[in-house]
Amino acid sequence: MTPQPPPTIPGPELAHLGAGTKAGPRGQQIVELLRTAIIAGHYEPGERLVETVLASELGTSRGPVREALRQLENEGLVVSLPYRGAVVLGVSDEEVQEVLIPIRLTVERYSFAKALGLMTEDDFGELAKQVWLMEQAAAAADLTKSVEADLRFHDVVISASGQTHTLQIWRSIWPRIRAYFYRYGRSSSLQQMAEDHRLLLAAMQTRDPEPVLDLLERHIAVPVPPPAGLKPTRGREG
Amino acid sequence: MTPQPPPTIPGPELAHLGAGTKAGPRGQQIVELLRTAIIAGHYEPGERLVETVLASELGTSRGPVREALRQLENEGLVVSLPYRGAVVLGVSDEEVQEVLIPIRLTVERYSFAKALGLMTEDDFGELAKQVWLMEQAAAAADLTKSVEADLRFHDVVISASGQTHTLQIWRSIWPRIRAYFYRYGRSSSLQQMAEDHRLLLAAMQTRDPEPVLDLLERHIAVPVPPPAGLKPTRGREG
DNA sequence: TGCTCGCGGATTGTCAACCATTCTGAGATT
DNA sequence: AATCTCAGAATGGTTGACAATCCGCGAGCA
Repeated sequence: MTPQPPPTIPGPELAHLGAGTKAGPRGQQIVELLRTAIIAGHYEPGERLVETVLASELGTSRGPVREALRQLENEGLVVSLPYRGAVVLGVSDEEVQEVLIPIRLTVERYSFAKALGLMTEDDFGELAKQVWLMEQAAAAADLTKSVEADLRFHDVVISASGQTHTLQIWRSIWPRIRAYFYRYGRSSSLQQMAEDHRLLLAAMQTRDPEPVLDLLERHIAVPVPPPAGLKPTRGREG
Repeated sequence: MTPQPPPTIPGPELAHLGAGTKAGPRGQQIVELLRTAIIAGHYEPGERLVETVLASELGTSRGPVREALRQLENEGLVVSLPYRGAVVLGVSDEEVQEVLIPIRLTVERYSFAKALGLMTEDDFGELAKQVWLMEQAAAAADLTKSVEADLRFHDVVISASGQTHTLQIWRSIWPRIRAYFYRYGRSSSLQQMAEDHRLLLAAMQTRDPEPVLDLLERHIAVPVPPPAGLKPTRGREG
């Protein structure tokens, strides 16, 4: 009842992240905020996320926070145990290589093949835009923007394929892969990554499946064996 | 404030389903209830699920219903559009064959291989129990119980593998596959299915990967091409 | 007739305060 | 030393209200 000032999103700890978010329901903004924070490593695996704390930090009520945590759980960034709350999750190198990447391959192979016959000039335009952004980001050595454009590129194609479940699965898979690569070294150079996508786009415009799938496969598969010295944390999973 | 009678779960329409559920938080019970209802075809693809309606039908508040709908969304049984609510989703035959089953194969191959070295005698006991239940159910031609035991069997193994993400992904995948097979004919006979698992269990007890993965692959892969006449609904997806 | 505009109803999203349920850990007891 | 008990902390659930958004429908206009 007290005339409250319009609760702005960012709180003490997370203020520096809440910049580009302003679209859609609160809960969704919180998801993006926390997802970014987790992927960027602001939270360590094993760290607890307490609803009431987050709620007050973010200036919202517990409702949206709960929703956000549920979604993060589906993205595998967090696990929540009944009556015990949410804990940040790690990804093992093995699971990424043996499960997540193969799944990504299955999903993207299917989507790209399917999308080839469906994409409009507009879609290609959007892809070109993302490639351009990627090149800009690469030139500026801006990792975050590179990854952002990369994400959008694939999201456009998979969306265009019009396969509901495939899209849903992809969206639940990629955050873990991102988190993994953020934590344990990068794959190839940003320049290489932009180049990959430029070639991919060019191939797609011919609408010929074979070269597209070929490029795709090489783009995704085992971006690089994990840095030999750095053993990803195992056992912090549960 | 008014001394309310303990709100029992089932409402008018769904009363006949709320039998075996009594464990855990309300929201979880609702998930199981709705999941069963959707898989069993009590809701048609395209049908809307309205929070307030469900809440009053189930004798709870909107909170748990929202949570349940979120989880069903992660299981791909429902899609929810902002400010528009949740609608029941269908699965296309193609997506099952080209995406969901390959993913299931990836997940289970990895899990079974991993679990072989980790399973205790107790775990094997649990598997044997499920096989037994499956045989009983097959003899009684009880589809529901067969599927239930099948599910548990795989869940035990994948849980035993101790791979968090793999388990999470599996749990988000199987409901769609189940829904698909419930809607468009069954694969093989219940007897065959029980037999498959008996052989699988026997092979696992030797702890030799090769025959296990071999059996597994044949058990999962393309349980049967979809019944020729019945074309699964496409386009009711979004 | 065909179009746009805007309104109202329906439904989700959020808030707030409260109680219930459950887990955990620290002492106290045996 | 092992077990029991209890208080604190956190999540799960409830209620009632309000805000934000989408949709369809009808009025007004060309």
